Amino acid sequence: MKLFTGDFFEQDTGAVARALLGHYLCHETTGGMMVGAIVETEAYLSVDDPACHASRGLTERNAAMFGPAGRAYIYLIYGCHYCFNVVTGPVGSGEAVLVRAVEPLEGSALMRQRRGLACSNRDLTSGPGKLCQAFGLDRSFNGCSLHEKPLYLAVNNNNMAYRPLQVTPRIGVTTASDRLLRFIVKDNPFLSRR
DNA sequence: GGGAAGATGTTCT
DNA sequence: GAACATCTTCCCT
Repeated sequence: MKLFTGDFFEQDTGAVARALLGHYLCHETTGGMMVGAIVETEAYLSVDDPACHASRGLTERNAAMFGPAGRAYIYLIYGCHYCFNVVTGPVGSGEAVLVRAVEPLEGSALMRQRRGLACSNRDLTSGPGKLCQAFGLDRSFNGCSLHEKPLYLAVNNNNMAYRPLQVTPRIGVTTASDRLLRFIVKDNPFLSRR
């Protein structure tokens, strides 16, 4: 499996969010391997984007966003759910791509066990909080590299199977909600929303 | 199948 | 003390 290199994530954040669709998120744990195909992302920009955590400057919480591209930014939202982001752009830019949903390809039994629910495959990873729980991601992965095991992003040579794409406003944000920064695989059944 | 509301804790004002 | 890049349960149809 071929991994993405550093320069890929240093591109424009919107371009990275779009380009990641159809590629793989992989996590090798002691319990087993988990792989999902990315079907939904959102871009969070540094300028003119009040919805981005980095828009109010560097804090202890968002420090990972200001670090090198290709690392994870993971935080707790609503007191009970984690969100997984990929840091993008040049160092210090404070931009990232939120991975909102993946299609489970390998390790779905393990994902269901981590979720602790008798849910369908569609409910395993169809949302940022669900996906983090299924993949076993928490704040201990904040700032860790996505270029190496156990957590990494890998190239799907057949990613064009995940087409066509569609662009929509972002979900759940209360500011800048008119900006088209959500990228999805059109009509994929594993999206967080239609 | 769909809408409403509560849970929950960290961060920032 | 309010806001928050959400999920689940409960009740309705």
